[in-house]
Amino acid sequence: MAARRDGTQDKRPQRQAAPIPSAQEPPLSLERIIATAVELLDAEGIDGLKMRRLADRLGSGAMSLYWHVSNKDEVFDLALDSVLEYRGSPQLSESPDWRQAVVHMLEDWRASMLRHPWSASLLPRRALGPNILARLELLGGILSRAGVDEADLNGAIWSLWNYVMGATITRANFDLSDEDMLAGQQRLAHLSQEYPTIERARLLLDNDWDGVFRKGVDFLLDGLVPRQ
Amino acid sequence: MAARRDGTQDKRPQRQAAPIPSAQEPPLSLERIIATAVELLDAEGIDGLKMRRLADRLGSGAMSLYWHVSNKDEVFDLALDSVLEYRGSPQLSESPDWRQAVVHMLEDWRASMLRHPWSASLLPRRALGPNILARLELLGGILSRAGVDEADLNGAIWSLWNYVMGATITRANFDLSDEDMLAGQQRLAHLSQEYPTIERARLLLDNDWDGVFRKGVDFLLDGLVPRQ
DNA sequence: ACCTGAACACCGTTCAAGT
DNA sequence: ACCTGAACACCGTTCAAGT
Repeated sequence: MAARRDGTQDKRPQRQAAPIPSAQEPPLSLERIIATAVELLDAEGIDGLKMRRLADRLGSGAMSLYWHVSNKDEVFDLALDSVLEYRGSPQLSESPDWRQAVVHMLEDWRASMLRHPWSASLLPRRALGPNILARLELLGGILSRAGVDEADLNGAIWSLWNYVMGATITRANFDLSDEDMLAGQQRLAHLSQEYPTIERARLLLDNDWDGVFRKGVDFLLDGLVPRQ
Repeated sequence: MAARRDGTQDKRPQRQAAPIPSAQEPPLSLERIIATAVELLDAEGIDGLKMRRLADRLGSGAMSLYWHVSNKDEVFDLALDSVLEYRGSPQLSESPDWRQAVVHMLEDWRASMLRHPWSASLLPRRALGPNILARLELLGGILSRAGVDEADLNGAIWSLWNYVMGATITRANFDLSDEDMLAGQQRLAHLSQEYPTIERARLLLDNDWDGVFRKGVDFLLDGLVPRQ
């Protein structure tokens, strides 16, 4: 069973010195810390975020961070929420085409997480921040106006959440390790008498991720709010 | 934004000595190592698995593990796959009621992961082991016999995968931190003018996880294999 | 108010040795 | 073939101190 890099893109021992030795660094601030944390996470993955490394990028001492932030978990929480903001036009969200409004928000949500692949795996294990709560609120409002009963609203929201999260977490992780998928498929080929169906379908290789995502959302919406 | 225990149940500095000072330990073996790793993961969560701690439980020196296993990632891979075995009756899988067969496998899969809450978060980021591949093979076979086109088979499998994984990862993590959910809901209550819909629906508190899971699977299956 | 270096209590893993 | 302790190169974070 091949080890897999879980989210860490492997730049090897790329130990960089002070990032911009030229200009004077602006003073530390929560905003700079979070923005730089997102950059670092994008570049090095979830295991690449180290307090010392983050401080390096900011041109400060490692311990300076702890004045602005109480611990590393808080850096994660803030970086995560910062990436989940939704700038959707209110017109769209209130348009009579509720289905389009839902799909737009969900696809944007997924796209935001795929731009920052560490975020998807993180989201389910952290407390829900304001930006993701705003998305759920928006979703609840649209579904409610679309006719979903009060009693079914939680279930509807969570169904869609489940699908979005599963699709995005999977996609984000497979994405980072094509060579692993290839290895997996080759291992499968060796064992094609054991796994004939998925080997034939090349399950681990051929996949229209975007299309599958969209179809699944449609199926769920069909079930949650039957078309008349 | 409250920090959350991401999978680590907090037994504080509970530094235990040799586990059973009485009897002689059986010799180290890969099976014992994996079984004990699963126990440790169940008890302490994903961050609780330390090579030294695992060796403690096994009554061996920390470095002895490295003769049986090449590194910690391999322990994760093996523990993960060991938990995903499916013992489903072949009669069921080949029964004409394909829908029941699918639902049974998926519910069993989810239940297995919920019995070991660390496993769900781990599965999408590791290479796929033989037991999970066997489940996907079974799923592919059933759907194929149920009439799903060859061209749609990958999409069907991944849709269901997405839903199962999203539902289980979410459930497993929320499960571990009821107090966080309560805190979240109370924070929501404070901001109920900002999130009126989900606050009213008590999104973070009232939820029939099992029912939502089952309904979502049904909706997806309805879409993937329309009932005639 | 904001930043810092030294130090502590951990980790995973290498290595050179033991039996 | 199997196991071990010492040691290395890291981590997050505490603390006592600087400006």
